[in-house]
Amino acid sequence: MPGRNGKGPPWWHGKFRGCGYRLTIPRETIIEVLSKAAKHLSAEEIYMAVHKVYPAIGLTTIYRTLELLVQMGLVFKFDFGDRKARYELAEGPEGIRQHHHLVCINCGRVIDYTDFIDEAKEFFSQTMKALTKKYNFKISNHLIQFYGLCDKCQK
Amino acid sequence: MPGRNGKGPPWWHGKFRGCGYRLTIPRETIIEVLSKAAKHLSAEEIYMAVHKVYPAIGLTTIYRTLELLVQMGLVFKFDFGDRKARYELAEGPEGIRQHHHLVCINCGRVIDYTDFIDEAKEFFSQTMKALTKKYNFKISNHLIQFYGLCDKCQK
DNA sequence: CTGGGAATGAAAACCATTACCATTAGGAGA
DNA sequence: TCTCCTAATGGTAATGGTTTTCATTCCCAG
Repeated sequence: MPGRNGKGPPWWHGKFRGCGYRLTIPRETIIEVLSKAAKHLSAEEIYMAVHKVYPAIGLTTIYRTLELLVQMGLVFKFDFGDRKARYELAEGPEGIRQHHHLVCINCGRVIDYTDFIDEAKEFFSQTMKALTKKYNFKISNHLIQFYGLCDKCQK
Repeated sequence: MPGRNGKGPPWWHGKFRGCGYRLTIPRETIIEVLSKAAKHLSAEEIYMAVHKVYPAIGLTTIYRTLELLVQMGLVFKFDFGDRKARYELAEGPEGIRQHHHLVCINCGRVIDYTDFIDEAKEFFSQTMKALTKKYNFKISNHLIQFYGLCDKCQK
């Protein structure tokens, strides 16, 4: 399987080609950075990380590429309420990852939460089907966030 | 029951008093506007609506009051990805309303969705309990949004 | 190898939201 | 009812993440 360990073209090349997009160093580097970062990054953070490897990068390109990736469904864009968007790779070669967050309304800390009990998952998917049918709405993605007080902020 | 049909002080007065906040015309008017608007409004829209009734209102006060109301849990703040926040009254005299949205990623249309099948609701609440326990996170609110293509944008 | 259009980057523009600060007014106590 | 203190207000300027503009670069099909 190509792209899993540095041999062969990365797995996303096909997607780019398929959409008629060019493969460029900036784009490759941005995806690289996102795939290495375990968590959601701001545009600024991505810019700085890419800049270390490719100093010629411009912030504009970061935004443009991220928008493109979001459009393609390769990246998820989040808003945690601090006026700057966060980005996170949506999938790896193994497919889409669920992505839910607990956001502390006091300190802004964000806890990633990926496990859902199976029954909940099941009923959730039923709900999505019902919505799709009732509103004739083709769901491609969803967002779940819980707000409250984290461990440290409860006291 | 006071506040349901123009007789007696509105139901939210108690909440304000309890928190030590003053009751002012701007605040009353803003809540009034929110309660009349069936759907989520932007700060600008709220400003214009309030302005019709109370021309002296300033945009600053709109933002400050909305922040206060969100803090108090009376209002929910949403982000649909168009760079401006939307606000929606969280509850009436009858209590908290569930609030979920279907957001069209093409035209930006937002469909309100308030019904959840009971089983899903049940498992969802179980999930919240599990999260609360696992991360010692005191959940006070949650957000669910579905993204996809609406009726008209599928074609 | 080469031409043409996609992609890029620097700088300026955008614009929703916040900060600042002098002025106003709610409402508890007299 | 009247007063005073302080919370609340509103106009204006500032903020800062994101987008636009435009001249330049460079990917890649032919």
